[in-house]
Amino acid sequence: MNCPFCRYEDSRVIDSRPSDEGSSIRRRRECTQCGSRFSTSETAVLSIIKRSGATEPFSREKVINGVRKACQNRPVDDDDLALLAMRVEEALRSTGQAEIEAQEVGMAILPPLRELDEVAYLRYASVYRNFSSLEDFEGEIALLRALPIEKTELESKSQVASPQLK
Amino acid sequence: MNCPFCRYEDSRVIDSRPSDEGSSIRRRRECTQCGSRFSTSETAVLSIIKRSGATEPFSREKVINGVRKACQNRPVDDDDLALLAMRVEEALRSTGQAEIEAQEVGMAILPPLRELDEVAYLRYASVYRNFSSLEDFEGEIALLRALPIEKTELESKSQVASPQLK
DNA sequence: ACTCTTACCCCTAGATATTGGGGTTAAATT
DNA sequence: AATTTAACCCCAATATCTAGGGGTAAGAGT
Repeated sequence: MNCPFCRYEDSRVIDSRPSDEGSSIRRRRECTQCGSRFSTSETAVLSIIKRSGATEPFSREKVINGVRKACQNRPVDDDDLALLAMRVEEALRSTGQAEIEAQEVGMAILPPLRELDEVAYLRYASVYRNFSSLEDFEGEIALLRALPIEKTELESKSQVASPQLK
Repeated sequence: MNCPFCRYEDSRVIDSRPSDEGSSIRRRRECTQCGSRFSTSETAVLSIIKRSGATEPFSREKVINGVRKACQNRPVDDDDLALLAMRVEEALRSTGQAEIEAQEVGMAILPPLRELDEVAYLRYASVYRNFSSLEDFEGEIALLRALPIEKTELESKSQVASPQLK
């Protein structure tokens, strides 16, 4: 592992701890050459399987781009989007799957988006779930009214998987 | 390391290779329990925590964009900015922190920017430190006159952390 | 003012990873 | 169509890491 300071190619591990409940390993390393120290994190690769069958690494950027359109003229800034994407990533990782269908990503976006902005949520859901009539909107609105904001689907699974996740 | 499939907490490394020219390590692991395999990647962490709580990887580009505005009409070219961003990254990495507040990035920019161009420095500081009056400028100017250019704060810490840094 | 949490620090023996070699396959590039 | 790249696969020796213990300090939350 390259030293971030002097670029020397060798470093040794000083300390090593599981983190995020074992979903990653955090190491403290020391450069063999210059003696400086730095931290690293080892995490499972998270690949998305597209409908075509092709896989690509999960990208927060792609999540953000997908959601941004639904947020036009809404009080949602880039930080909100970044935070949302982070939550989506956490939810997906917490399923434990190494590879995830693109559709699951769409599903994972819904709960945090609802918390962020219900208007954006409706727009997004209307596209993602193929609303075809006014009634579809009404139905979704009724659902939103009926269910208080709380964990659903993927997110509740993630609660099981990582109870302490806040 | 958790198995992404069955959640079992233990896995062993099957194969391990440096990648990205040594800036990361890719491992192939096998779950001790269910025998499934997955890949992981270990990389040096340098995350920036924004005020919103969102984190994103450190980006030299963002540093450059932030500083470029302050350098309008100043004799500062893209190479200078690239060098500055490199120094900022070094300064931040040399703190040994894995995660750094966005504000710290702003702080880390100040010393090398002063060395580069004091006018740009003043402009940048006036924004970054919220100058609200002419007196604020005068105060800063007085400080600049009083203190010769030399290591301050973060930069001096980095000297301690990585003595051999050339 | 305290508690919780997180990152940092240090130590050691036994368990595990690394890195050299040797390969295959699929996708991207020439 | 040939090449390159990146994952994937296998083996085996010993050098390295891990996980247990024990700490400190800073920051956030109560």
